[in-house]
Amino acid sequence: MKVMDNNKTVVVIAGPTASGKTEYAIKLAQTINGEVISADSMQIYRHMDIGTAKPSKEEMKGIVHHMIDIVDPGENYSVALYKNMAEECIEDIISKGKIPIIVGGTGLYINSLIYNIKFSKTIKDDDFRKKMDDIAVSEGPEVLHERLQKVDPESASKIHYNNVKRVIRALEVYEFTKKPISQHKKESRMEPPKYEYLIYVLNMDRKDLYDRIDKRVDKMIEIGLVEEVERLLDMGYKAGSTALQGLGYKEIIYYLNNELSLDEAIHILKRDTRRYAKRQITWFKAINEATWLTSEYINLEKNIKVIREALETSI
RNA sequence: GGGAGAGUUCCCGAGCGGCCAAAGGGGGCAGACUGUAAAUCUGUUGCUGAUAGCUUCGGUGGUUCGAAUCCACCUUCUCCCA
Repeated sequence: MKVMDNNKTVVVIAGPTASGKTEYAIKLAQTINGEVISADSMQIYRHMDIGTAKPSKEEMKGIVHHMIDIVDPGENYSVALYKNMAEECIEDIISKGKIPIIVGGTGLYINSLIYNIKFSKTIKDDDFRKKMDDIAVSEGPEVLHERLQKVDPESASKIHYNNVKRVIRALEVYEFTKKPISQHKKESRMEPPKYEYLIYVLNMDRKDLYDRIDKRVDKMIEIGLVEEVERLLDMGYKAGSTALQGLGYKEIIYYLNNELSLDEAIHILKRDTRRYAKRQITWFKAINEATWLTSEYINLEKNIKVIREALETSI
């Protein structure tokens, strides 16, 4: 992860949901003169505050936050877009002599930065996807997978046939670029990282984390998650959109549609959030360069010291 | 006090003589991930020196070549009549 330019250090604070990243990052930013760049696939959406646990103005304590509230819930967004926009933020912050702090739980977004993934121009074609999806439904997912096997055996061997979304995307890339997605993937990782990323993963006892998740969900309901979802629906945003598939949104929509009682919706939301946290942890484990800060946020001061020291030796 | 039914692996729950270490779901654990990613998908979940062996289906004893499944008694629980 080392690069020649010593003035390009970027701190990354990753971690599962409810691990205390937000508060942590703000404290850190205050002590090292930094600005926060969110790496959260849901906080990018406007009007989705409670369910995404977005920090409020007061909580930000004057620290500048980027990549939050940048698109409307109906808009399409993607990692590629994120990567480019976040990198502009990094440049901007560094040029001001401050330190960028990437904070978030979306592993895919974080990877795009720390591995400097260059997304090639590919196409998203809803008609093609629809057509493929119809095949999956009528003829079975194996049929699609066999198609992929023919054009891109490498990807086919890695993607399970039940993972229809991925199979379709791989087929789509091949269809419109005539190059296997596995090939694009290789080409996307040719360049070394642009900055020196100091990567930290916040974590705690699984039990404690799950406990915090449960409490946080209860809090969200208490401060008006249901109303927030109603408002989004009133604004015309549709249930199937990416934004409203987010945790806390889809479950409440089930409730609002009378498909679940509120208690059931809350129960499922907690469960799925736990599962999500688990997936996030799995993702971060794969980042070899990461340092894990496993203490509770009570030890925040101590952990910040760790990062400060790392920063001092890197600059 | 009389009658009916039920006790299954962490939980719920199926099984009703062999194909049962026992369906399914929950929960747990582990993993994959390049333009929908808070999404999508996969594996695993009695024990062990593990293509085999060992101990499980309230308890004890019995029937049978063979039982979670049948019988007897005991025990706990639920419901109905009192």
